[in-house]
Parts: sequence; structure tokens; C-alpha cells
Amino acid sequence: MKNIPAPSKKRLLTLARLLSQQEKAKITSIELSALTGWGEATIRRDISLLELHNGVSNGYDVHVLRDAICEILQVSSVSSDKHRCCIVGLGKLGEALLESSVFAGSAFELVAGFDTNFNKIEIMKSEIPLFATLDLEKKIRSLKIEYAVLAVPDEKAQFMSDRLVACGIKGIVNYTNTVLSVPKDVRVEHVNTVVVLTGMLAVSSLQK
Amino acid sequence: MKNIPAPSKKRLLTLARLLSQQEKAKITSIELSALTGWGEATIRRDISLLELHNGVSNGYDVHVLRDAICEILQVSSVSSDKHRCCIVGLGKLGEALLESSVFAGSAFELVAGFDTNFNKIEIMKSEIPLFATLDLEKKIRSLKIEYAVLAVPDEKAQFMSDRLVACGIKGIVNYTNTVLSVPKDVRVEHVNTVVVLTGMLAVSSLQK
DNA sequence: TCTTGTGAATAGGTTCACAGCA
DNA sequence: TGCTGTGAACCTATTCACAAGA
Repeated sequence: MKNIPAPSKKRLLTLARLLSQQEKAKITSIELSALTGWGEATIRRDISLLELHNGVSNGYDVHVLRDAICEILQVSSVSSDKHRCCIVGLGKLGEALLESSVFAGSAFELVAGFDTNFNKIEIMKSEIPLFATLDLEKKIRSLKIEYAVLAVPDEKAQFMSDRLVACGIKGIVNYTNTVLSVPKDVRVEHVNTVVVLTGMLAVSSLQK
Repeated sequence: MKNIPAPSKKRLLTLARLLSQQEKAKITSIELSALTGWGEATIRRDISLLELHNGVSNGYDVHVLRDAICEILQVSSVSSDKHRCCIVGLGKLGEALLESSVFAGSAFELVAGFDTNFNKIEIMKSEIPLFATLDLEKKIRSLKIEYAVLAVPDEKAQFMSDRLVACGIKGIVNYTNTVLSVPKDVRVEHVNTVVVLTGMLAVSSLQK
């Protein structure tokens, strides 16, 4: 398989989700363009990188395309090769994110929640196993957790991030307001509401 | 002022936050590079686009630089020109996001929460005014709300997005799992945990 | 000697424009 | 005629490499 550039991969992933929301059987690059706001040429190029040659002259087959993207980009939802993740910090936000149902059908499985407050993890009822932050390192390793969702107070964010990185975590979804410093091979996505809103001001409403 | 490219703006915004977390008075591009993982040249180029000529040979003045970024990129936190935003959908997640304190010191002000459930908006206690979704259009216009945080159930996401767009909303922070179709001049940031996690798989751990 | 700022080179992604297939 | 797939051109951002200031 050819090497697909990261921006194309990201768009393809969005396309896959978009296709799941579609009822029709066939769809053209023009329609996808209208739905996403991206140029038609960009969409055709992205899809052609998959080397399917499936959509010749008649538009793409919605299901075939969706499945092909998931398979080629390796975001299958087969339980055997799911990526395991956890939530660190069970405040209001962390608790709200602790919904196992949202992970259903995804390439991820939520296998743990962590909080420093012993009482909380005993009292809280959840389908997901909860642990004390004290056992973070032990549990991350034993449960083979690869990704973490960070929802601790801002001032503890960098400290917890360091601990996660030390355990070999591959990526952090950062809901805190703190900018995290991590080694280059660890992915961080800063999705704090205020941060994301501020980022919107920086873009001159060109593309998404 | 020269036109600053969007990627540089985004990095500068992150730098500004990073500088706020710093105690020292001076900082060099090498140190910023270590903190962010970006190339030193990239950082120097970004900063030079601000045309400050402030850091000559001795590193940058942390406070001067931070303030300059905020001013030039227009993300000031002066209450008079704050951007007003609202949260749509007050389920567990929406409720957790309804913390006015997280907006303190930002360029944004949370002025409303919406939910279809009349009981909920009466019973819920919050510092932020709560309204019925029925009054969405009326309130968005009267309160001059420019940005929305979307936390409704997936199946209502596109519908609510359409209503928000019809009111002239400028940007949507999308916590749902649904891919939204909006006009090109409306910004959407898809921050649903599973979506963000999946996006991480697409990036070959190059840059952030 | 350390650091910034920046022309010039390079790398990378997007868009054009059209050949080719149904 | 309506669509895809793709070389080639274009455009944008990053990186190099070095001059100049402290």
C-alpha cells in the first residue's frame, strides 16, 4: 500500500463516519464535496490513494468505500485488536466521559477510570473498573492501556502526563487547559473547550 | 500587519498559553522547541511574523511575547469584546461543560445553556442562564451568541447544527459523534473523544 | 559565543485540467 | 454526458543556513 499523507488520512476517517450516516448506496465526489466543504479534486485524490478503483464513472459505493477506509487505515472495530484506553481524573467532566456506550463500534475500548479520591472510586457506580491514581502505573501496564483521556485539574495535568508517558502511553486526549510537554513520539490532542474555541479565532474561515 | 498563515497562528496561540505557564522571564527558541516539539526555525519564523523585533540575541521576554500574541491575534480577555457562546444539550456532558469558571480569563464568555427538557432547566441550578431549546433562535439573537458547544444526542446533532447555522452562528465545538455538514464560512471542530482518539491512529507520530 | 531574523531551498499538499471509462 | 483517476502546475509551509546584533 502506498503511503497516505496524514491530512488525507484524517479526511478519509471523517469520510468513513460520514458514509456511515448515509442511507443511499452510491455517492459522487461532488456530493461528498457539498457535505464536507472540501474540494472535489481533494476528495477524489484522497480516495484514489486507497487504490480501490471501485468508483469508475458512477460514483462510489457507500458501503464498499466505508469498509475499505476502515480496513486500510486500520480502524477496525473488531474486539480482538481494539486499542485500550482509560480516563484519568473523574471530576464532573471525567465522569461524563466515562460512558462505555460511546465507545461501542469504535476501534477503542474503555477499560479503566482513575481518580485520586478513594471515596469517589468506591462510591461511584460505573460499568468501567475504577482505580486509585496510586495504582496508575501498575494498571496501565497490566491492562495494556495505550491511550489516555486526561480530565484532571489544570495544575495536575503536566504531572499526570509525565506519569502516563513514563508508562509508555501512545496518545493523550487533553481536556485540561494546560499545554502539555511530551516526547515527540507521544500524540497529544488539545480538546479543551476554551482552547478549541480560541483556535477558531485563528482560522480565517478557509477550510475545515 | 502582515498576514499570518493559519498554522502559525495556531502555534502562536499554543505558545501564548505555554508562556502563561512559565515562571522564568526570558525564554529562547531552543527551549520553546523542547517544550513543544516543534523545530526551532519554525518557532522563530512564527514569532518573527509578529514583527516585534523584541528578542534580539537574548531570547524572548516571556510576558512581552505572550501579551503581543494575544493582542495581535485578537484573543484579548477584556470583557467588552469577549465572544459570547452557549452550550446546547445539557445531558451529563453538557452539564459538566457548563462550568463558568473555565471561561475565566479567556476571550469567551458563556452566556446560555439550552435543553429540550423543561423540567431539567427549571430544576438544574447553574450560574449560567438556562433556556428551553424552543427559544434557541430568539435567545441566540438577543444575546448575540457567536459560538456554540454542541452536546446533544448524536441523532439530533445535524438538526441542531442547522438551527444554529440559521441563526448565524460562527463556530461549533462538536462533542457529538456525528459529522456535521455546515456552510464553508462556519467553523466546526470535532472534539468527540472517540473521534479524536481515532484521528490519532491516522498520524504517524510526526508533528503535533 | 549565543541568539534572533530571514532570504533561499525544499518539502508537501492541493488544485487544475483532461484523458479514459461507462 | 457524467463520472473517476491522475500527471503536472501551483501554492503554502517548513527547514536550512547564515548574516547580524548583543
